[in-house]
Amino acid sequence: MIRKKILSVREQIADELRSDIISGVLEPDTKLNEHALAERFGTSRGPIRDVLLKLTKEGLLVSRNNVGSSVASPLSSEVQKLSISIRRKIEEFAMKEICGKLSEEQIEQAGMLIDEMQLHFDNEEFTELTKADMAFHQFLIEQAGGEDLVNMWYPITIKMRMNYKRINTSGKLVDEHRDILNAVKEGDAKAAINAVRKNIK
Amino acid sequence: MIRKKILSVREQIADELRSDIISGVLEPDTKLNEHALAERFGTSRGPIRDVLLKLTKEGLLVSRNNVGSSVASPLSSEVQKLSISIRRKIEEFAMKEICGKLSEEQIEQAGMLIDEMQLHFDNEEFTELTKADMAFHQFLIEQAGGEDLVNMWYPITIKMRMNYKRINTSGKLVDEHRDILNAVKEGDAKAAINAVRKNIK
DNA sequence: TTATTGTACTTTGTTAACAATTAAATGACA
DNA sequence: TGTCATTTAATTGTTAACAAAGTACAATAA
Repeated sequence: MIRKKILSVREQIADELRSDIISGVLEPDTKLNEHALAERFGTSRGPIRDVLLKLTKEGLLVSRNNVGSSVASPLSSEVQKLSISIRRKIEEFAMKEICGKLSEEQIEQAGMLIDEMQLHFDNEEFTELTKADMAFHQFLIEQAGGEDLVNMWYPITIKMRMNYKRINTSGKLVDEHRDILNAVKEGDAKAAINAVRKNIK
Repeated sequence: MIRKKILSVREQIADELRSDIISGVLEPDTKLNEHALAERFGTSRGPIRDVLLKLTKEGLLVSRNNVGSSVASPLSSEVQKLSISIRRKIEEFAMKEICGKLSEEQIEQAGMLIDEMQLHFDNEEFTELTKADMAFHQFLIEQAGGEDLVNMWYPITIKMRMNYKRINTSGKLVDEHRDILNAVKEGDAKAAINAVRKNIK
């Protein structure tokens, strides 16, 4: 049985702010006021501060002591290129680790995440599509290297997303992910690595 | 004029806890009690929670909702190897960026960080030595790619340190860093990359 | 006009009390 | 004795008031 993960209040707030930043609703350099956010989400400032700290560590915000947090700028093209090559390295590593080693249930679960992508793509819900995209990759990475590998992969990947403002909405996107999962299922490491390389750009 | 950076209370607490974890004073799986930490550092639980959240994002702690934070385990040898190769990639990138492009003052500042390493090495203060080592690398990386590159580099590097329990105390260590800085100063990118490769292991 | 100092105001940092959740201890029952 | 339900204690999560720092602006002097 697969059930949706229960999210704490703080995780939900973080999710929503992340989406706002990635989607561009909140532009770079926008100042985030703790009191205003607390009112928006119906909490006190405590949980808000936790979220701001988290997002700062993820590179989505920039914080200065006694001044506050504001939305970070996208990566420079040089650092972006480096990020892509690092993300590829991590995901290729993951492919080598899990190829042919996932249980039926794990394959099925990954498949459902792709179905979710398909749904959001059809409905043109691009913010949700991005989240589902990342959820698929994160799932495989977690199977390969556990929490440590996810911790390494996540901030790099989420920050990269700031540079993709509503591009990458090609119809091939979902298929690319099916290719990855198929290769993993068949245990074809070479094909899996190739599929991942093609997907990450 | 170069002056020591002023640290907020929270940064100082984070520094001390980091050292305890890296040095092994706090062993993996040790549960950290917020109230106890607040008493130890003479603050309330608020700032402590901020620090725990930070260290969790750095991968040094593991947190569970409504349960608390405990010291994380070192990386598996596979993920550790991957981390090394990623760290090299980042630092080699940094060398290409800054080679021959640093001002006299920047070179001098980096040199002072090496002197600090030498001092701590001579006094056999290995925790401080590790901090100075990281400070040197971080300085160069910041010059090369700014805050974004540091954000990418830092959690990977600090987590790797959990696997080096008082090894790497060879006398060559300080010299290796002088080699790096010299190559950067001379603008010899190839030599700089080589020196960095030799140092990161 | 320009720079500087002082003041009012806004925002972040910290604290301590309270609420909610989890882990541990107790006791009933088979 | 061992298991399960219930109660108790300990710990984390949240809140709101207070303290401290920074910002903006106006008054003053050069």
